[in-house]
This record gives sequence, C-alpha cells and structure tokens, in this order.
Amino acid sequence: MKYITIKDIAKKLNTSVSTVSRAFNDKSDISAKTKELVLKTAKEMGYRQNRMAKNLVQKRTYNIGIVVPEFVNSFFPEVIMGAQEVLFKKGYQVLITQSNECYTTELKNVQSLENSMVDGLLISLSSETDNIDYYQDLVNSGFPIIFFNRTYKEIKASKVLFNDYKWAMFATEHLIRQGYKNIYHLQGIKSLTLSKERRRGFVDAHKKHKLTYDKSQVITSGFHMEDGEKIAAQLIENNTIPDAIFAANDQLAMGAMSVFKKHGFKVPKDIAFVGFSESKMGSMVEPPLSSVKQPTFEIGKQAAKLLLDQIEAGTKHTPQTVKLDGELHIRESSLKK
Amino acid sequence: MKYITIKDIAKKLNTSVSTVSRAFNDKSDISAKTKELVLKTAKEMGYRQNRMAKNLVQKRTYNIGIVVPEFVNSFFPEVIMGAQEVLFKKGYQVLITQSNECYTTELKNVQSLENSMVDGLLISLSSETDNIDYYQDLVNSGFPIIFFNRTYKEIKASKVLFNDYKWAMFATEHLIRQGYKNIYHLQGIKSLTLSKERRRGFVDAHKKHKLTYDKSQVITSGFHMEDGEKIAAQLIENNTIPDAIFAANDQLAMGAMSVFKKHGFKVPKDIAFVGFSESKMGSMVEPPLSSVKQPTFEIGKQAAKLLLDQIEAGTKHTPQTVKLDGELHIRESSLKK
DNA sequence: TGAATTTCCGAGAACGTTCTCGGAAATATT
DNA sequence: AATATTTCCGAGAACGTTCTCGGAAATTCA
Repeated sequence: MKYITIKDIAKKLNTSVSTVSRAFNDKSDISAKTKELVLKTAKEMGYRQNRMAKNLVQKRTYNIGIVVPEFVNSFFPEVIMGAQEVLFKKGYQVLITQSNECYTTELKNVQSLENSMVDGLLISLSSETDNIDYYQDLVNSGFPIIFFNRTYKEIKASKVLFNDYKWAMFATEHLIRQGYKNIYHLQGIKSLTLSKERRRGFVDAHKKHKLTYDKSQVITSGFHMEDGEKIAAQLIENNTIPDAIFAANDQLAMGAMSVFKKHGFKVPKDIAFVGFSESKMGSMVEPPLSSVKQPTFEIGKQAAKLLLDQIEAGTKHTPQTVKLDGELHIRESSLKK
Repeated sequence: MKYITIKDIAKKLNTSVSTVSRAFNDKSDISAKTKELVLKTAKEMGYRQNRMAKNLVQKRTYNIGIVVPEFVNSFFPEVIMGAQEVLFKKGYQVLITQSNECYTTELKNVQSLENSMVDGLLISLSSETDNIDYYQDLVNSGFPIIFFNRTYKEIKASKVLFNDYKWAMFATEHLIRQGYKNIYHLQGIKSLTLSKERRRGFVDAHKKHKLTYDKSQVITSGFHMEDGEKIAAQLIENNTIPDAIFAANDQLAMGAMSVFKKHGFKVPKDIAFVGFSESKMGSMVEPPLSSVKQPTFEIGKQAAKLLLDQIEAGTKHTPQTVKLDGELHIRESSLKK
C-alpha cells in the first residue's frame, strides 16, 4: 500500500512541497488558481494527509482522549455525548477508550493517549484504581487533564463532580420522611470518593433526623446488578429485612429489588428502594425505581470546557473544581401510599 | 511545556540517539549495562516517548479504530469489549469513536482515524448513512477495514454479520406456533440491510406457514423506544390492534409494549411481543421480553480477528464474510399459557 | 518610466523517532 | 600471537509534514 505524499503531488505539478502544503492549509500566500489545481490533482491522485507528520511538527493533534471505566450502562455514554458536543464545535476529535474497570488497562490507555496522541484528557477512574501517583505526576508535568465523577479527593487537579453528599442525603431523607426507619445503604465499592460521599450523606441524614444508625446498615460490594442480588439473598437468609434500601446506583437497587420481589416481598409496602444515577432501565422496571438523576450531559460539557480552557491557558492555569447538582426523581418504589 | 526527547537523554549521557533508541526498543545490540543506565536516567528526566515520530518512521501505529453509531444501548459496548479482548492480546490499542447516528460525524471520525492514526478500522454504519462510495474507495485503496452488523450488501469488503434472516424467521415462527395470526413487524429504519433481512425473515415465515400477510403489517420508523411508543399510540388510535408484534429491536418492542400496557392491554394475553438483539433491560420489564440474543462479544472478537488477518496479509487478502448465529430467548411476553 | 509595494513561490530546516551501515573494541578461535 | 568473530556503538538518512526566510515576478504608485 503505497501512500501518496505531498512530494508526489509537487513532483507531478512541477512545483514545491511548500506550495502544496499551502494549498491544504488555507494560507493566504498562494494564488487561487494554483490552490485549486493542487487540490484537484491531490484528489485525483488519492492523496490522504499524514496526520502523524503534521502533528509532529505542529506539536498538537486536535484530539481529545476520554477514558471511562465502562459503557455498558448509559451513564458514561451520555457524559461522552455532552463532551463531544463541546469539542466538535471547537474542531476537536474525540478518542474514547475503555478500561473495563481494570487499573492496568486504564494505565495503558492513558499512556497510549498521553504520548502525543491527544492534546488533553478527560478521565473517570476505574473502580480498581487505588494508586494515583501516576496521575498526579502527569498533572504536575503540565499535561492537561480533567477528572470527572470517579476520582480521588487527594488528586490535585481540575475536576467535575456531582454533589454526591447532598443528594445522597436528600434521597435518604426522602425515605425517612416517608416513615421508613430501618434503612440500609448499598454503597458499592468502598474506596471511591464518590462512595464515601454518598455514605456520608446517608449517615448525616440519620443524624439530622435523630434516627439511630448502625454500621451494619452499610454494605460494601461491587457496582453490578449481580452484587445487589447477592446482598439481597444474604439479607433474606439472615432474616434481617430492612424496610428500605438506598443504593449507590440503580444497578444495585434493581438487583436487590428483583430478589426481594422473587421472595414475595411487596415493593414499596414491605420494602422501599431508591437508586442513584438514574438509568433508563430504572423507570422501566416494576415498580419504577426512585433515583437521583445526575446531569450526565452537563457533566460532559463542563469537563470539556474546563479542558479546553486549560489547554488554552497552557501552564498558567489553576486547578478548578465544578460541582453539579441533580434531581431526585421519586417514583413508586419508595412511595408509601 | 517542554518535552524531553531522546536527544536530551543522549546529550546528558554523552552517547548517541541510536543507543538511547535501542534501549527503549529491546534491541539486542546494546549492553545490559548501558540499557539500564539509559532507562534509569530517562525515567529520572521524565521522558515520554513521542508516538507521532515513532509511528511516522515505522508507518504503523498499533492502534485500531472502532466506529459505532451509538453506545447508549449495551449492544455496541459489548461488541467493543469482544474486540478489545483480541486486540489487547496482540498489543494493539483501541480508539473508539461514536457517530451519534450522523453520517457527517461518522465520516469525520473515519477520516480522522484513517489518516495514519490507526492501522485498521472496525465500523458499524450510522442509520443515516446511505452513501457508501467513500467507504468503497477506502476499501479499494487497500486500507484494512471490517464492517460489522450495520452495513450494506453492496459494499465489497470483509464483514461480520448476524444471520438476521434466519433468526427473524425463527422469532416470527415462534409467534405463529403460539397461535398468533395477526402479527405486525416494526422494522425500524428501512434502508439498512439488517432491516431488510429481518423483514424478509418475517415475511417468509408467513409464507412458510401459509399465513396471509399484508404490507401494512410492516411499519417503518427509527430504532428508539420513542418510535415504538409512537407506533403503538397510532395503532391504538386507528383501532388496528395486532395480536402480536415482532420488533427489529428491544427498544421498539419495549416502547410499544409500555403504551399498550398503559391502555389496558394485557401482555401476552391480548398482545404478544418479541424483540431483537436482547438487551439487559428486556429481561427486567414486566412481563420479561422474548428476544433474539446476538453473540455480541463474539461479533467483536471475530471482527477483530478478521482485521488482524487482513493487516497481516497486506494487500493480498480477499474479502471474507462471517455470519454468526444466536439464540431465541423465549420469555413471558410471547408465551400463550 | 523607475521605484515601491504586493503577491506568490521555492529552498531547506525542523519536528522526534527508527534503522541501516560501517567500524572500533572486546572476545573467541586457531 | 595472529586472526576471526562477536558485541556494541555512532553517524546520518529517512519518515511526511509545516514554517520561516529570501527573493523573483507582478502590480501599484508617483
């Protein structure tokens, strides 16, 4: 597969590579006639620009990399769409990469993108990631990078976050106000800042309403539906039946709910459920699941904007944190009639 | 932000760039001692390899691009995971790009990747794409590219497809055998080969069982849940109530089902539903939705393998088509008791 | 008509790597 | 001890672009 280069075009037209290059880059110092001629013959010859060479001399790629842990749930896809909207408008391309919740591939992805493939990075950490040294070094080296949603408090860098504490508290309070007293929290993966914040909201809601609360009411697991199912089965086996469950995401809530339903419990009469990060699926199940809706699209947009600002500013930027709010969508799964 | 290059390292160590390069590339003609020294100081100096330069001289990137129309549904994410598994093992990186069902951005994505960003491409066309000239040219130029799922019969290139005809026929026959006689087909977007194949299966099942069939039983729309809802509302308004619906995907089926349910129809007693491309959501709704399960993971793996073969073979490859089979998962939504 | 200005173009360096080639030093072989 | 072989390294071209600089040709101005 022989590539056509601007040299070939120049030779054919008996001109110089400079002229050909000028034609492609909308430079002013070229006559309209020759420009047209170059463009025409380039097309005829099947010329395709070599971005590697171009990027090499220009030292920028107009690519932005996005690293997410997964996209089987619609959460990250929606964030990505938000980011794309901003980035496309500014002429950037978006390269997405998926870590599969695995720290090693996450690192490989980042390194691959970071090495002059992209001008900046949007990243949400995998649930496995617990070592942030590499990222901190990268940030310190001046590489433009924005963390969103899944991140660590300790990282000193720009972030776009959801106000997990506040909305976890709201969600819990909603349950308390409905009269539920023995509420359990499925916190998912313990180590993530986001989990800690949601748990803190859960606990503080209890304090605020002077409700007793015991450590055993918070249960750690993964983030998948299967985890929710397992926990529910365990609770039923131990015969410790909560009257409400607040889960750190919809998957956990739905998993648990389906098991409880299968065992004859009525939702929300016997046991109520509230999820988090509203998923489309949540509103389709029976009964529809109450959940905290995150502004996914907006998260993506904000992160992209922050990144572009940072790229513009060069080394002279200061880390910024944007914290966004959402809504609590109350549905049947948590409504005492 | 000043980048450290191998020249800087060479200067510091009073050696040549060749030696430094050798150290990084596991070449044999370098002593273990100097290699270690180079690697150590490189790390100290914060060296990061410039992939642009490397790729430029090597004329390959070890990147594979994937272009999908969307990933809000889990179908494409699962395919991607399958592809990643194969590609990672062979040392390739994966760059994903999303067209948002828009031909223009699809083309932009492809062009951006094609221009020496990747060694090959895996692509599933957007629903809007109806001009395949660009792709055919690309294939003819020798660029390694595999089409999967959403493609056109007319494109002469390697493909990984699902046996849509066969399984649409199975699904329809299942309904017929259950005793349903007035079956409608929601075919989604008409122009896609995949839609045509599924419709052909639907029609031929009728022929095979000597069931009368009228053109009005096939309804065209988009592929989203909202489209299913609209169609159902329309059918109800016109008072043309099918006794079963076979939809080209789960979203359409679920959309329609929810509207029928809202209007008091009992599923599957009054009206049955079968979807396609089984989604996780389908098994969570009430009643659980029957659907044809596609081997998403396997599709990704096969496509990746085909692509790697093609890259190996260089220009000397012949287009190949792999057609995969699935399973019909029968659930309550189509089970006459 | 001659000078000043503008328009257009070519030569060649630069970007950061890899890779081939030739050769010096070290080691093995006779 | 002399030769043959192996091990290791440096010089410099090459990859395909962009970009600066200088200058010729064309145009404008007086």
